[in-house]
Amino acid sequence: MSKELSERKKKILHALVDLYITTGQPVSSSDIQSKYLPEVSSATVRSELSALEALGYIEQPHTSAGRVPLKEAYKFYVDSISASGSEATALTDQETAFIRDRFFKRLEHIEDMSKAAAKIISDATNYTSFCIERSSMDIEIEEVKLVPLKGSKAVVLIVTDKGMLANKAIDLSPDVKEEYVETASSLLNKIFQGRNLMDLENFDLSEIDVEIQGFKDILDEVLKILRIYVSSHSDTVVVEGALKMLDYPEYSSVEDAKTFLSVIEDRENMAQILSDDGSIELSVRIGKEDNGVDKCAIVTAAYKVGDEVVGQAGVIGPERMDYKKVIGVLELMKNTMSAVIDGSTKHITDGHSED
Amino acid sequence: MSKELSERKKKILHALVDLYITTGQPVSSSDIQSKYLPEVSSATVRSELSALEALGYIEQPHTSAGRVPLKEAYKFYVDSISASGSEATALTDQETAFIRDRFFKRLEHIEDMSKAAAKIISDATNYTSFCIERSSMDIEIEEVKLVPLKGSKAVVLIVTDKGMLANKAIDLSPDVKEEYVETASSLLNKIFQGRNLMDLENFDLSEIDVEIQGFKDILDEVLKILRIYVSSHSDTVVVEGALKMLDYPEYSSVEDAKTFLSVIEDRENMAQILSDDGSIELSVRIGKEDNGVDKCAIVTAAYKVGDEVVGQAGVIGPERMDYKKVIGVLELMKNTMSAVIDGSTKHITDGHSED
DNA sequence: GTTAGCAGTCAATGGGCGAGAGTGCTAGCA
DNA sequence: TGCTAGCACTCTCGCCCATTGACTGCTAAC
Repeated sequence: MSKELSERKKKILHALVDLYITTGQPVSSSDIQSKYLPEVSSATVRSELSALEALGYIEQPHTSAGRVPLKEAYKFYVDSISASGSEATALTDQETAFIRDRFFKRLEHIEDMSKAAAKIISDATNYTSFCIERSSMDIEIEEVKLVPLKGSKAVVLIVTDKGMLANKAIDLSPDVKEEYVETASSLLNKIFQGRNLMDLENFDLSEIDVEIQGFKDILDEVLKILRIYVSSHSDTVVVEGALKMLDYPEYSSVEDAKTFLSVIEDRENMAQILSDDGSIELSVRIGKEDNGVDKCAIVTAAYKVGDEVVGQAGVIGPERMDYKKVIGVLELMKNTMSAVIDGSTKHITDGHSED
Repeated sequence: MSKELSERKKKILHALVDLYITTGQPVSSSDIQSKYLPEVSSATVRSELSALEALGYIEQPHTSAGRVPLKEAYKFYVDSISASGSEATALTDQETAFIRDRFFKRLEHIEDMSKAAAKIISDATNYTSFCIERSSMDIEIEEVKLVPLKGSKAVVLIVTDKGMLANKAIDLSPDVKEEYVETASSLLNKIFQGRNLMDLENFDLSEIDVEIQGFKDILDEVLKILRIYVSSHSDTVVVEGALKMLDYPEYSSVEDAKTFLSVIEDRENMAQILSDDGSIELSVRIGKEDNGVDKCAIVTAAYKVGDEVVGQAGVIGPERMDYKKVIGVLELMKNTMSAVIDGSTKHITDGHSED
């Protein structure tokens, strides 16, 4: 494996994967010969195939069948296409323009970029796609405000450097005075101002213990809001076109389809699986031991702002997927999305999107 | 069909559906005779079956097979069990207690009742379940507040009779005076106080035109928030255990599974399909022309507060589903949920759940 | 090192056959 | 008139088997 393959072996291996990707059928020596190597005979191809089989690249489903690529073969194939910089050929300019265009159309409409991107990727490739937003908790509290409303209600506003965080109506006992609200407000500010959400667990409340009497309820309320925010804003995963996988013969049994879908549906699991190569620009994982899903390959691209990875977009499809196209689409979307995020300051408004 | 069936025919039909539900296999005359009608011979049962077939209740997959219930048979079956008030036997007290208990445990945890209910129902019945929250726009605005923050930002708070609605940070030009904010606040209040969200489209702004200059931006902002709220708070549909359907032989082909799942995934479509019998306490729909999904039955229960339907919970499963159990569970959940909603005033807090 | 040719292997297909399940019909009985 | 026993008929399903076709691996010759 570590040994370099001969040029002809490379050509044959590449041809075999190419053919297998398009047909889905075991590839015979004469297929390769007639379509890729007319200068030699099929017998020659056969002996090369034997050698490749011995090297662990390919295998035969049974004695009298053609050859099928193994994991190693796909790896070789992916390397060869990404090395040769052939993404240029994978997507035409029109396709690129079209995809971009559709993405921005959608973006205007839904606001949620991950959703839009997942949809576009799935549509463009015809495979199941996903987007993961790695949520950052690097948020600094700028201001906490207790705003009295009519009746005995009040609302807590938490303003951060990234936007407004959360609000919640709470009930005050009916006989509170305006003064109380102001004191509480300033106390809350004293406690929380300048704090970072990442350190939530470390908030040391003992130091301000003395002043707390009478305000404990409100303090708890605010902490609760923050905790809920942190816990509910873990990485978000959106999946698009989950059913598209069922179009491929790899998943023609309901059993297999079911296990596939249940893995995909488990968002936490997905986030977990893909967290490993979060920082890799473009990663390809093939086979169950690699990615947790049987008979599948997962291609992911990480999109960044500056050096920070803010999310991943990817495709999950059969091992024999159209890697050229997928890689092309993902590269495109990666760049597009990075640019979009970079351009717009992101506000963490609570609830509705702001468009 | 309009004609009453003889007692024996009823008994046989009921037995047939019963057997078919448990076995999934065509039911033979001797099956019925040995397990339900030992007092007569199988030949007698056979002639009755012929008659029932002629009446359109049942059919034979092929000449030498047993009988299989048709839509009419299921309808008869459902009617007979709900008429005889036999829900009592469907769920034991322990089961009832267990389900309730699990529901309340979950409720504490996620807060979102629909999700909890859907999960419980799906677990208890082993079928795909769903909950629909019919969102009511009958919300009256009590107060609109413009709260200035540090810097030049401000936030709009909209308080309604059902809780707090939405908030959004907006930028004011840096040179606004405190006075401006106050005036804006009172103007907004004047415009929106007492209005109902249902009439959003009819808000007639011309009458207050004169005062608007200088506040147009803020006014637009508020209207935008309201519009977004209304449009994003359409009926919400949650589905649980979508894959459970694939366990049943009705959906053993990937083709069928796929169409089933794609119907289920389309939340809008679901909301649409089920909106017809929103007000029906307990509805059973069998067959494609009835419910849009082939080879399926849908059972829904509407839960209400007072007279208003606030949501529906339901099960979607194979036609031959365990109606007794399903109806039992749905009745239980319907009552439980109605009680829960009734008990707690519902706050429409924006974003996070409140607990 | 390459090729042509040939024998061997295996999956897939389809026909034929028997077993099993269940019905419909008919004749006889209460 | 309604019920029953018995029997012939029908249809599906699983099984075996032979045939076909698609490849390969090997070998001998170039």
